[in-house]
Amino acid sequence: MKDITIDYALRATWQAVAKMYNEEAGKEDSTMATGFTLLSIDPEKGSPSTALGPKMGMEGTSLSRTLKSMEEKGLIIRKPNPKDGRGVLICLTDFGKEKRDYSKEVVLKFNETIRDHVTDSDLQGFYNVIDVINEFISEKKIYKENVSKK
Amino acid sequence: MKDITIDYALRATWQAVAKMYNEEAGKEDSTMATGFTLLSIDPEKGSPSTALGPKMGMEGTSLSRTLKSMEEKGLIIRKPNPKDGRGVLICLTDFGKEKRDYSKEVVLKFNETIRDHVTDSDLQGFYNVIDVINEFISEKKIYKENVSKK
DNA sequence: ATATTTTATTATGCATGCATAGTAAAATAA
DNA sequence: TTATTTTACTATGCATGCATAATAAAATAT
Repeated sequence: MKDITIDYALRATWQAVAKMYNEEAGKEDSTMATGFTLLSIDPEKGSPSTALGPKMGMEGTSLSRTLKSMEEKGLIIRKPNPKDGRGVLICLTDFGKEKRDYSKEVVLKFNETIRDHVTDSDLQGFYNVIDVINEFISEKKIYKENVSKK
Repeated sequence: MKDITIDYALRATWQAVAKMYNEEAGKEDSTMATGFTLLSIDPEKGSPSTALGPKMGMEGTSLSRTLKSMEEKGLIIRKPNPKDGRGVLICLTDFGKEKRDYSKEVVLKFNETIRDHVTDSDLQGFYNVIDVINEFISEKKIYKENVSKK
């Protein structure tokens, strides 16, 4: 399928995966972002919300909104972080722990299935291209930052 | 970077590209979706809107909203499609043609740059993995459709 | 110790994706 | 021809991403 551009391939494929994830989450009356968040929280000790964003690739502002709806659904509770008065500690409720298992299964299964159906060489190629794209964008950003600080 | 999952790699990378495209479009007081749409319209004869969605991987409902804002900005005009009373023909205005060139440059440059910085083998691996992902999702869908029709 | 800067979080608004529902016209069936 | 189904939009609402702005607390500078 080299007849489609790299950006189109990325976009269309991520959208298809996101749609699938949302459908799976929907069966549990949940959403994709909620599922990712459930997976990122330490089910034992809870997690400071600052740890979650980077783990999931989610900005603080998006995370904040997701956490709000998760709290309203009774999946998590926010506790004050004793180590930092600004921060909060996100803890799973029993209900949250239950839902966590399903999300985990869906995500693991997807990733395992794909890995099982591609060669190591193809997978390496995939990650190499991903790396080049991210480097290209980072370099652009650095360039822009320097220019703006001129 | 094989320490990240396939879904994460896809998501984070597409988001980075989308952000970059939006920043570039923003310089021209435009947006990513507007840029893609400009590129998909035949600058000479115009395009029936039914042709645009599939070309861009955009659903009709999303396209409809994008076209509305593009019309308000004076980038396109909707003409009735003489061949189909239900449909519309999307035509670029002179202003739209102007903006189209910039979008084209950004998208071409991105794709060319990435291609120039990866090996053919890596690129093939990338597309192979993309194909496997899309097949997996399509098969799931077919399975589900059959099940729901049981 | 006080003033300034950085960090953590929340609130909002816009862009865009999907889902659903409604409308009008074309295509098809009877 | 008339009735039914399909197709091409359009309107809306929710989910989620980014940007910006506001607030409070921590960290740093003086």
